[in-house]
Amino acid sequence: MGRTRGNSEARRRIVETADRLFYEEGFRAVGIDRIIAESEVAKATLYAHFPSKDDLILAVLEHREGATTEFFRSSMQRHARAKGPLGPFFAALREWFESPGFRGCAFQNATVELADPDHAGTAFSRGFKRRFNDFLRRLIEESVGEKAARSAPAVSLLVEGAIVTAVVQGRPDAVEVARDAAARLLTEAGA
Amino acid sequence: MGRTRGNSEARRRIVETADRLFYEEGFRAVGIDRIIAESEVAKATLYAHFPSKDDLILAVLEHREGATTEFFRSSMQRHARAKGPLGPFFAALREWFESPGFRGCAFQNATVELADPDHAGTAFSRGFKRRFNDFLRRLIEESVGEKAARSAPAVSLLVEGAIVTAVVQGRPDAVEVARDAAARLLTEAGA
DNA sequence: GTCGATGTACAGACCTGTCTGTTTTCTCAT
DNA sequence: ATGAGAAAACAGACAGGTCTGTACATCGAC
Repeated sequence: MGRTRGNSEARRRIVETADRLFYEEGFRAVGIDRIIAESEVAKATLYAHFPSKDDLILAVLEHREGATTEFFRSSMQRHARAKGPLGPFFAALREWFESPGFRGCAFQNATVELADPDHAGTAFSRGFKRRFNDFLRRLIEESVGEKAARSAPAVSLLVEGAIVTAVVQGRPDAVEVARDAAARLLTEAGA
Repeated sequence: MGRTRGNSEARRRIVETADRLFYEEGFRAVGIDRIIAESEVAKATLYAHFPSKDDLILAVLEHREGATTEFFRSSMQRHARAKGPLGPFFAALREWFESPGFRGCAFQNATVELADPDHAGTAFSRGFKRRFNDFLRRLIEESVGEKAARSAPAVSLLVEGAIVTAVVQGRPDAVEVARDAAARLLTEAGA
């Protein structure tokens, strides 16, 4: 059944299962035995693909960046007609908050749980946030204007804050607060 | 040497040591043995005060709420002359971000790490955030005005976002972005 | 003597990672 | 096309360590 190591069916199953379990219960709380049981893979197979659990964690984060990008792309397309500055973006954010099992940003969670600035997952998460904020800035430039992009860092803070608030306080409506505040910052005279 | 259980020297040492270790390395990463070693306490003593690790976690969070409140009170007093709306508050926030070993909000971290909505620590963290946001709202009412308090939820998001960004991206200057955006939201015409 | 604290040993579970050996599957030379 | 061998996956035992929580005997202060 096997193909090349970089692209096998078993590898895909391992990463998807680990991604789900890590997100639901945390990186430390989920053990290797649990992952091999639920992905129906032999332990030796897992360790053939990933030399250590830390390597698996990194692979999961890389996989999740792709999934996140794809989710925003498709959800924003679905909500293309949402009104206001960044309407489709905030509609996608809302859809995410309301999705079952929502437990915040996996990259924030990874940084907190790994608690190690030298861990590859921590560095990757920092990079993801940079890329995500760049995406948001470009979105503002294109949909609102060049000048408005000066407020991009503040909008990023609103988005991050909304994610945390949705999780910790259990208030998905934080997305509306963020959306309305972002609109005020972006359309303000001189913005 | 001991006194009553609610107020002993050993209990104080346990909570302070656990608070430090949990914040630095995470709740799951730090074991009971580590805590008893560094607080120089017998294991039976710890379990006499706290029936389980989860009880200790809750006690640590309760202790940390007091410490947090006291930190903001004293730091804002120290920065009483900081300019702008909420000047002292954002100066205190900045002092916190720049303090050695800063690793974000312990209550956010607890929610992420515990990954259990039924855990007492999760519920307590939600309550803390509510109390903190109430404090911020009152601060806005008193220092800016009644009308500005309508923007309090948005300011809360900016603050939460700044905390996360300072940790994940390693950018303590997020506090300035939050401060300036908050000023715009609070002083805007009709705010 | 009572109560808190100590020190240490232990149970039982779980953790990551290694190892052995078998079976399946794909590739390639004939 | 077919047989040989390489590559991958499988099943599971095991080592060595760590975790939480319990138990027990002792000590010291009020």
